Amino acid sequence: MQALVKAIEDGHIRVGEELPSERDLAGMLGVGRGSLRECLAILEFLGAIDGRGNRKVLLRDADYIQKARTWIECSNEMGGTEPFNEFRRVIEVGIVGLACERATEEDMAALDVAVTHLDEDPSNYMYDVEFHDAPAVASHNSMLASTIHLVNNLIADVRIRFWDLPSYHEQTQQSHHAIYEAVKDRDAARAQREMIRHLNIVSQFAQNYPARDRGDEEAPVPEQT
Amino acid sequence: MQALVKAIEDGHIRVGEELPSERDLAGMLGVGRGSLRECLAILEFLGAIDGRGNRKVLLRDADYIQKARTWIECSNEMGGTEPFNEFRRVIEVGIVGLACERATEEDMAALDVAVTHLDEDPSNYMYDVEFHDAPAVASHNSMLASTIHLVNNLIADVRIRFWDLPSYHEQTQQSHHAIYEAVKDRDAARAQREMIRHLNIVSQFAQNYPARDRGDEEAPVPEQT
DNA sequence: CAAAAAATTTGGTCATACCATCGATTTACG
DNA sequence: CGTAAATCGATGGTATGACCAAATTTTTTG
Repeated sequence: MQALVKAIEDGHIRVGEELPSERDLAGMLGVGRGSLRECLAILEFLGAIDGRGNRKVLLRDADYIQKARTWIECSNEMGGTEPFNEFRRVIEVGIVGLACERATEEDMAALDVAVTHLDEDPSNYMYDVEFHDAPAVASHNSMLASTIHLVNNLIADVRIRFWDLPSYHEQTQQSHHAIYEAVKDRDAARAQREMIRHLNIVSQFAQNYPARDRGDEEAPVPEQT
Repeated sequence: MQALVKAIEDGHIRVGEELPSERDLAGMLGVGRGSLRECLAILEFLGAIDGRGNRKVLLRDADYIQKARTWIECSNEMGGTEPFNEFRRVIEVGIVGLACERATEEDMAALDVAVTHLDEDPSNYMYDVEFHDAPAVASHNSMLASTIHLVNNLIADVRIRFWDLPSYHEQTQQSHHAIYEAVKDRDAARAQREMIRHLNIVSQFAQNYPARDRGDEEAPVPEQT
């Protein structure tokens, strides 16, 4: 990985050009073909190279690849969780705005179900994911929807830290309802206000319950059903 | 890839559990270890499995992986470019808002440089990327910054279609300046308004100059599984 | 000169081998 | 008997070679 990205950085391979054959490239980089293919698989998944056809073509520069990496890693590392929450705020405010305009009856029903689930079983944070997914689907924008789903998954580990606190449930559940009502009234401005308020609460908890020392970060899933 | 994701979907491997050894897993799925490792490399890059340690741990479900795939593919396929532009609107509105609050002198200088570049050489669309990257950096949020960089790269292919039109240059350059001025005045509301206006122009052009028939878009393989 | 056929290249996949490391098991010693 | 040390096995990481099918290039041929 390092080697290939460096080769791209160094301009040995330029955007728009065909890549050498795997055998040549592997020899060039001084790695085995298998290792190279692991790397190419990632790059193809990222859309950084064109997989169609025999000759692969480089589509994005090294910076793009680097940015893709940081995006994923932002959740784990980086300066605390605040940038993450901020990102979420931007996305979700946009989402609820669109959801108010475009939500169908089914979308509203899904949101209703999610809120009900949260009321009935606040301990299952999957219902929180469900609640935030619903407006995303209702926005009828696949990029927004997939983004917020990724974010909610990436943030799950963080959220578990304070998910069990009763005070967290109280406050968030209240704003969950407020958001739900606003969307139901198709009042975009209000829904966005409430979403910001909601995510600010989450941010506060995230700051008050900072990340434990990593190292034995495991056991995220309490195996009880 | 198919096989492993399906195994996760089918619950043969559950989130939070350790994966079998590569040799076993490969045997299970009926593929070679090399092919399996290509897939695992992608999943690890996506943060879907924990790479640290000898025993890999599944961290995300099949849905997460699927969403990550669609996110990348949204740019190439999906219903036109409008969802894409809409996504960009949401992100960039958030970005300029934060940029107005947080931009340092260096950030402002970088934005200045980008505008100047665009004035001097409107034909080079890399300067447009530079212009949109500048507020992203000024937002001092790494996730927003990397996201918009990814989006701008992914959208580059689309933008080239109308990049050469003089009318496009006129209109966008005007709003580039408007955005620049607003950020410089740290007037978030105005900057956001102007950003929306700007991106609406882009959307209009994108709709008026829809995707050419992708010349080399021939269906790659008749997909017989 | 053009069409057909053969040879080469290439991606895709798999099998094997080797090494360093980590864990568990066994052994040795206090 | 219990603990520390040595041993052994499993595992991930990497490299190499092989095979096949499809694509590409080269050669042959009508």
